[in-house]
Amino acid sequence: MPANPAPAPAPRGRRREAERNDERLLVAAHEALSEVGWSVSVTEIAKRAGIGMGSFYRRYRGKVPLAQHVRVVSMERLTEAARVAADERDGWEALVRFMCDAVSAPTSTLLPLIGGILPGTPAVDEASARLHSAIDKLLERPRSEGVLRQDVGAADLVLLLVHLRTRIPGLPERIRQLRLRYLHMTLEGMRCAPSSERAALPPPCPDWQELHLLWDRRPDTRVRPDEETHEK
Amino acid sequence: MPANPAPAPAPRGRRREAERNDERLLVAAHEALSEVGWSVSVTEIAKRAGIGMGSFYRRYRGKVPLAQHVRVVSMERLTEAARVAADERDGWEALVRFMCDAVSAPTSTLLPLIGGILPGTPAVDEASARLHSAIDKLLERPRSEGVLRQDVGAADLVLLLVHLRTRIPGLPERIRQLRLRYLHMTLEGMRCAPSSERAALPPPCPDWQELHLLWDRRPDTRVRPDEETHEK
Amino acid sequence: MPANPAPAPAPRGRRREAERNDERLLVAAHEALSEVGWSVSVTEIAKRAGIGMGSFYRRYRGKVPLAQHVRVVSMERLTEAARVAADERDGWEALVRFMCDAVSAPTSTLLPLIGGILPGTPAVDEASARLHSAIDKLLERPRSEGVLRQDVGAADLVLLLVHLRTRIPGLPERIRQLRLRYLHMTLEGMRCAPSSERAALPPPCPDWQELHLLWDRRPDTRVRPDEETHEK
Amino acid sequence: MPANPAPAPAPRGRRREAERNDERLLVAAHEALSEVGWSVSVTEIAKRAGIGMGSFYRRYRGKVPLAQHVRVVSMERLTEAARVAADERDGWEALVRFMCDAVSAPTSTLLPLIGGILPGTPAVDEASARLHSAIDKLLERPRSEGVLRQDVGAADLVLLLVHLRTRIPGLPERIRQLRLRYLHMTLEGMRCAPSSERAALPPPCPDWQELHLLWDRRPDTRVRPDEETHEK
DNA sequence: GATGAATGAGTCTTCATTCAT
DNA sequence: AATGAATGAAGACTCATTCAT
Repeated sequence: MPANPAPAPAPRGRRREAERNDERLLVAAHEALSEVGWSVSVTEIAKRAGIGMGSFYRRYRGKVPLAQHVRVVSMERLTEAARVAADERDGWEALVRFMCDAVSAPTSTLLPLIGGILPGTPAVDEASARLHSAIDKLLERPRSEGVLRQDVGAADLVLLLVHLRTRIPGLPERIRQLRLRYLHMTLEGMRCAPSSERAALPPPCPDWQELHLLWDRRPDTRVRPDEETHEK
Repeated sequence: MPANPAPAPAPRGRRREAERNDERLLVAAHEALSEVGWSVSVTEIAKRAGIGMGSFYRRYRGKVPLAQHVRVVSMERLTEAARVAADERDGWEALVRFMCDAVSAPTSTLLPLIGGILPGTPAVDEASARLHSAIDKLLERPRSEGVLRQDVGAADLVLLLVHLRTRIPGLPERIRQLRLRYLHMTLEGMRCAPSSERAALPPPCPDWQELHLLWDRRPDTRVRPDEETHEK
Repeated sequence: MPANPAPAPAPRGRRREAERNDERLLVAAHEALSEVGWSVSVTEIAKRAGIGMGSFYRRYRGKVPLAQHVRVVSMERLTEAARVAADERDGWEALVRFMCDAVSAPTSTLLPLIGGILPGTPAVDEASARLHSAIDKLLERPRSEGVLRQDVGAADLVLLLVHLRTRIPGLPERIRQLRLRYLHMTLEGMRCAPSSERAALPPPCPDWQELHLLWDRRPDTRVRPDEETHEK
Repeated sequence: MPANPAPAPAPRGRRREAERNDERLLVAAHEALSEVGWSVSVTEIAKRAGIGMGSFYRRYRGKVPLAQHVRVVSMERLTEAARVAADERDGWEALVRFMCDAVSAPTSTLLPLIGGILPGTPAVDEASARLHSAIDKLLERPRSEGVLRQDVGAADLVLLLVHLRTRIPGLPERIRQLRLRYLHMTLEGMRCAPSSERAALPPPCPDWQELHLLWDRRPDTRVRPDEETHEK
């Protein structure tokens, strides 16, 4: 196997169109789910993506698999954001930057709105694990530097994002502003103020496993008991 | 027969049953909307309340009017909670107690999930105004005592509640715990730490009017604005 | 059993109220069915009669039996009208008077709108037979006098009434006028005119605009004109 | 390849099926509304057309828009009939032929049954205007020839049709006969008869028994086979 | 005997999914 | 591989009928 050919030889024609459709579909789904919520119709998503219904069902087995995929991609983008933020000089600054990115970025949502509707899948679990370790790593520095409360964990950050990304109607820009406002308010509460004593936070910090228990649909909660909910 | 008869002679039979149903329906609707979201079916709500579809439609003209009523009642309960909390000795304690109540009480939700779906109504506006002034009054003491950041307003508290009451699946008790956890975290961020300096919060504090713009459906946002009975 | 008491000793109290309700219910049903058609709700009829649902179902087994009764009563009133009209001096005048009465009277409808919905019953058959013979008798004189076409029968008159009483929306008075107009037009066609003079048609000819007023639902006539999403 | 391809290349497959469905749906709706009245369920109409519920709602936004379309098409067919009839040699014959066509044709109904239920629409207004002028033109000749009463207008003809097309249950052929019978009767009344001879009325006079066959619902037609339909 | 709340089957409408071209 | 028409199960809502007081 001497010389490998150009790794991805710039796909042409049909292939190229297909890839473009993939991306457009993903973006459209993300937007639609974020704006409207789980109740957006598949038709609406397909229309936003500019493709026909048939093409949609060629790529995804249905609405649920699509949303699962969106969820995975969102987590991956968030993971990437955490890694990028880790390059900041200051440990606290890295944390702040990550959270600001996560709260502002239009395409890096956790789609908490869907929480409880979708069951967990292997792909979600893997993406989740990667996100977990990325955030954990992000927390190490500020924690060891003593600027972050010891009882704040990685799952706290995720849950916080879930709360902050609650769908609220309004102009996108204004909503972004408000999210940043409350993010900073909460970050203040997470910080170890050097001089002032802090009351202990009520219950134990959730761990990663519990997050899954919280936002994956439990088997007995299923809407349609025999519904197939696989990937793609 | 000297005294007057009991003014409201404790209704009996059907009448009594009707009243009980009223309450059960309200509670059921609140729960169902909180847990499942706007997409709960009316059938589901009626089932939870233990009444038939017809009885539901005897009391409310539809799903929307029901949700409006739930919204109003929720606000009124919240208003009442604010008044009760105001009796606390300490200003800060009063604020904390109110927020804890609001976040924990099973029946005092703002139902932010419905935000943007329902249009405003006179009754909502009035309940909203009452809630506003009750919270405003609650903020006076801690603000003048200097334990509350000056740039925190009444609308901030409401939006915070909206965020904290984001629908999250899980055991009710555990969810309550987590909400309290993040509530305290944020309250820490709202407090004026006497010694340490605070970074300014990003954007201006939202005022009450803006809240309505955020969570009432605007007329032009209607799904099908001018639907009439035209051709085809 | 020596002397029988006054045959109908002017019923009192409950009994009297019941009779009054009977009449009110009959009138209300007649009106409602005439105005709205078969689709009027039983609730609406009961409301117009000012009685509760229970009282309605005490008297009639349901909507269908009620309509049957209304139908029978209508036929009886029509039969009576035919007998009264027979007293006219002129045979042709008697016929005309009967038809005018039948077309105008608010309570003597054949309720053709219900035609085809209700099955026959013995009571209907009997009332029908009586009406038949009354009309037959009414036709004898003009027929023998040679002013009525020989090939016109009693059933023709009834079918004509059915056609003329087609439910048409509009002001009651205007509708009455139009019915008389077409009645006279048709009577002309039924007459054996030895000479050719013609009586003028009663009301002015409707113009095209009026047709729309008649059969288009006017915006302000909407069943629920301003239905919006209010409280309860 | 000199010539241009077939402008409308006779659509194939799904496209073709869709067109066929359009026509079938229109016919089915017409029939169902004529026979049953406004209360026919959409399900029934779809079933008659041999299509699913969804396909129905793909084409029309609901029952009302469908009926509006049917109404417009009916008027257009009627207009066309008036234009065709105008080619008759004799002015009176043209009028008679038009009315006979209008009363007999299975697809050219004014659907008076729907009158008052549907609001006007631009399309209805336009179709209406065209029908108006077509009938007006049809009346010119007989009126100027002095064989038509001067006080008969175009709207009279339409209202007459409305009356004559009153829904009456029975065998289609028999109903057609009866309609023609009363049409001719009325036409006699519309004619200026200088001499007094009269044409014989077409079909034999219906007898009393037949009336019942016409307007009583037949047992096998019952909506709910076991429905009790007794007196009181 | 009167009342009106409760019931649930039926109607209109939507939307996720399939399938023939 | 793309398209969009067809499908039918499910949801919101109505109304004839029953029943407990």
